[in-house]
Amino acid sequence: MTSTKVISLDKIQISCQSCGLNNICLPLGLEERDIARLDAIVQRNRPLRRGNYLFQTGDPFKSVFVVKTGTVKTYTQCPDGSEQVIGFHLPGEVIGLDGIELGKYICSAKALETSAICEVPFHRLEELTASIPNLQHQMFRLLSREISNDTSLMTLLGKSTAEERLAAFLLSLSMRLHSRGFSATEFNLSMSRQEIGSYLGLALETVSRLFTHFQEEGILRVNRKYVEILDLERLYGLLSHQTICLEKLRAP
Amino acid sequence: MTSTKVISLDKIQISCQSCGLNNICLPLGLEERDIARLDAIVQRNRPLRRGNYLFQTGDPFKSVFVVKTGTVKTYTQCPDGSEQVIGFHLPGEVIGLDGIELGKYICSAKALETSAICEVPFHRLEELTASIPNLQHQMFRLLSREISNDTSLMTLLGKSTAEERLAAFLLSLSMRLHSRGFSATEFNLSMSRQEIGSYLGLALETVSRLFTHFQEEGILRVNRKYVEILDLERLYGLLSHQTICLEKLRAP
DNA sequence: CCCCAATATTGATCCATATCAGGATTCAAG
DNA sequence: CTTGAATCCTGATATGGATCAATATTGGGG
Repeated sequence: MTSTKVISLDKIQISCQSCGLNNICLPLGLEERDIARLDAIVQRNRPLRRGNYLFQTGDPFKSVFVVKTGTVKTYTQCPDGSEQVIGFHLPGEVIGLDGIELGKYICSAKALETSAICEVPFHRLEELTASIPNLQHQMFRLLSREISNDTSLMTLLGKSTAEERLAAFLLSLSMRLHSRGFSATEFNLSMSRQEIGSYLGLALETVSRLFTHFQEEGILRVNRKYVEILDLERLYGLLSHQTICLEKLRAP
Repeated sequence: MTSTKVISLDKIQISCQSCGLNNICLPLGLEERDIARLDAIVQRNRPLRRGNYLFQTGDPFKSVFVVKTGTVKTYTQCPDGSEQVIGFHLPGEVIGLDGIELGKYICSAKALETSAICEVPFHRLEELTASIPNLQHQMFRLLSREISNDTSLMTLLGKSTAEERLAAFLLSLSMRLHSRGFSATEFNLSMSRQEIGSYLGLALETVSRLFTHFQEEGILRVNRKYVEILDLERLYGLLSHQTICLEKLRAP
């Protein structure tokens, strides 16, 4: 019997220094030396499978999480059983920041597909931010971006038609995917029509009809989860007066 | 001619140490010594009059602002001239945090009535937060609360009926006023029906009708800007399944 | 390979709220 | 006090999207 070296797949981990996301994630703007200090507090647990939770509403707030690969949705559950989707989170995006205030998470986070996650214990992060000005600034920027994004979405939900909402959603996805090295015009949705509808304040039937409609118009080609944007310009055109929204949609 | 000492009203200023808001504002959780350091960087300019701007969309981000007295609305302007109200801000609430990310304000802020404002230059605030852990934590908490609040509003805009929205709005106002020492059941609205509608994603006519309706139901007594809540319980009851919303509404 | 549950599509109907319109009230300026 | 401009209220009508309902498609598990 030969001695074979076994390496668990779970253990193959990428440090912050060599992570492709380090120019949109927490380390943005840090010097090599400081990235190493951040890297030292990051916990890289085994990947989540579709349906696994990162945390649930009410859990004590201990860490913020960064999506490394995959997609995560955050949502709240209404007593009547229905859920309200708060956001869909792509690689490099930070989750759980809304738990800081009350010391417990105010939403649940669940993987929509197999996802690798970096966990950053918050009290240790706070120690670091106090001694690394650039990291503190980056944290403020991330929190601020979160607020700006929410503002955009509120505007969308407050004023826009169903058509505008779905167009904005698709463009936001397109841009975020593109800035992460994926195609801007061709991707698979990891969420259901139901979830898109909940996020956009629409019934799932409306979402489905709009996909059909956009396809008839020649703006999209859609097959279930698969979406190809044929006419980005026209999709933009549907946003009309969404100033903020557009501005924010372009953000990384 | 006697030598009379003239004191400009503008100059009568309250330090953070003696400000009644220091237990909900930035100084929350700080030691006396650190409050003094914070106080030293706060600029107290002359009060704003109704209609005056704190800042406008696109202005370079230099400071965050805290309402000391009065009410401020934040909003974005759509190219078609209409505006989308983002929020109404009461004493102790911090404004401008959404400007950190891009280095410019992404909304405009305008006084709805005569308002005293504390201005806190952000780069100096960042210096302080780096050396005062409690202040850093309070900043994180404030930013986090902002996110939570936006989340609640998104849920409200995404799922709720007009009735629920107005009820939630009134209860939020009621609680925030109460935690600032004002009556929870009797107050003057400093914003128009139009502005309430914009904030809640409703037409101003709908808002007006709902006020009438709530009055007919015996829940409110309304006279223009003046509102008296006669039946807080029933108003709560209208919120049905707004879990988050309720939770957040109770926050200071 | 087949079956079942989940998901998506499509059609028909209904309703909450927007929109349009007219009049009433308030308030500030002269 | 008068006047005009905001602001607000109320009614009538229209409509976008929700809801209800039926069918189609998919994919995973046995």
